[in-house]
Parts: sequence; structure tokens; C-alpha cells
Amino acid sequence: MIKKTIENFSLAQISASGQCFRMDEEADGSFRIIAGDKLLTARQEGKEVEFDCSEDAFEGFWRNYFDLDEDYGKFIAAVDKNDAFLANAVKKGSGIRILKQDLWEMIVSFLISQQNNITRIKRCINNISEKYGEEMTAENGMKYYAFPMPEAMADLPEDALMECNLGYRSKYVVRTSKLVASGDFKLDELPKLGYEEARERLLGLYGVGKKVAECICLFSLHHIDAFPIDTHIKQVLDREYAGSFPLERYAGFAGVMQQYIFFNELEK
DNA sequence: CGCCAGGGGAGCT
DNA sequence: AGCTCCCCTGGC
Repeated sequence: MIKKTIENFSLAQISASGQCFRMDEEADGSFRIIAGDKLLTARQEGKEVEFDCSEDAFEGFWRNYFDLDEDYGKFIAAVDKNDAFLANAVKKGSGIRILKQDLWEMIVSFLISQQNNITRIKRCINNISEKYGEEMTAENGMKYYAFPMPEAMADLPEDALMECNLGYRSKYVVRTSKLVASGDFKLDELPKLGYEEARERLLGLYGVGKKVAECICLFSLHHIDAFPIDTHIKQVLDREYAGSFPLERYAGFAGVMQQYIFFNELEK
């Protein structure tokens, strides 16, 4: 068990901010997160956070995953005080972090996300994990399913994942799995690229457009200047900003602001 | 039953 | 850049 005191950190807000589809609150108030093939249980009282894992696992994985070495106070302090809408959104979501999630998992998750709602996205991801992911056993004996590897879905017929409730998105995931499993699309090259290059590379995948590419850049490659505009964000921009957000003011970390706004909109 | 919206994208002009 | 079409599911 690892105990830390952490500023600007909220498991509940991170979970509700819709960037991780495998993070849920349990009946006892703890949170369970599955990241790739790893499982973590964590709980929080105020700034005191308990991570149910070894020191090695915390230092070697979860510290980075939760972006704990970043000072979010500086992002919060940068908010325009004359922007009452954003100031309120940041106040409500000041514990949000931009997670550093697995690249393959984010590609598939946001392929599934299009024209879909968060409840069903989560169910879709659970479905493919149970059917095509490896069964794992946590240290406490709990069984869970790792996120499916590309190889596990690469040889399926294009409509096979309709069984998992993916609908017409099945072919996007199967084709992309084939491309990655065959080595024609090399995942490990992407973290070396800058934002623009990574984004262009991702846009080459079938089913990945501008918005999905930007989500992958933000939530996996940690290009926090990425500012994906989805239907919710567009509604906010039209309603609160006459259609255009002051991106230049938040250059370099606009994606963090995007996440505060998105959270605020979901909580509305 | 129809209609609409949900963290859009492909294909074409 | 903008338009049409695609075409799954859940809620109302």
C-alpha cells in the first residue's frame, strides 16, 4: 500500500472526466482502474490517496500514469480570471489529471467512441476485453481481463465485433488490428514524434479522423496542446465563446483546459 | 412507431 | 471547407 499526499488530484474527477473508460467507482468508494494489462485499486480522503500496489509498481508505472510529477497548479493559475465560465469549470474539476494511457488501448477506445455515448463505450470495451483480452489474476486473487492485443483481433471477420456491441465501428477496430499486428503500422514509433507528426500518422488509420487522432494524442501520447473538439465541446464553444476558444492564451496546454470544460459539461 | 443524439468519419465535390 | 451519406444503439 502506497500513501501519498497529492495536490490537485481527484480520483472521482478523473473517473468522471471521461478520458479513461476502464476506471470505475466501487461500492465502498474506492476506484478500480484497468490500464492495459494492469489493475489498480485506489482510494482517497481529501488530499490523502492510497494506491493498493507495491512501491515498484507505483514508481515504475502509476506515478507516470497519473501524471503526478506535473504541477497542475500552474495550469489552474493560468486561467483568465475574466473568463467566469472557465474559472468555474476549473474550480469544479481542479483534481483532473491528463492520464498517460496505453497507445493501443486509446486508439481502439476512441475508434469505438465515435457517434457513441460513454456508457455504451465502456460496455463495448468490457465486451472486447472479456472476449479477446487475456484473463489476469491480481495479487489479491481478483480476476480481470487485460485490454485485447491487436493480434487477438487481427484475424477476425470485419463484422465480428458487432457481437461485442461495436456496431458499424467493428470494421475500424478489426482493420486497425490487422495493420498493427502485421507490423505495417508501428506503434512504438509514435511516442518519438511531435504532435503534428503523430497526428498525421494516426489520421492514416481507417476510422481515425481529426477528433479521434487528437484524443489519442492527448490521452496517450500526452501532447497536452491537443484540443479535440467533439459535440459537447462544440456546444460549449458556440454557447460560451461565440464559436472559438482562446487557444493562443493556453498555448502548450490547451488540452488540459479542454478536459476541465468537458468534465464540467458532463457534470452539468 | 418515428425521431434524435451520442466524445465522427469516409468519400466526394 | 463543406456537403452527403454511413448506418449502431438507446432514450423518448
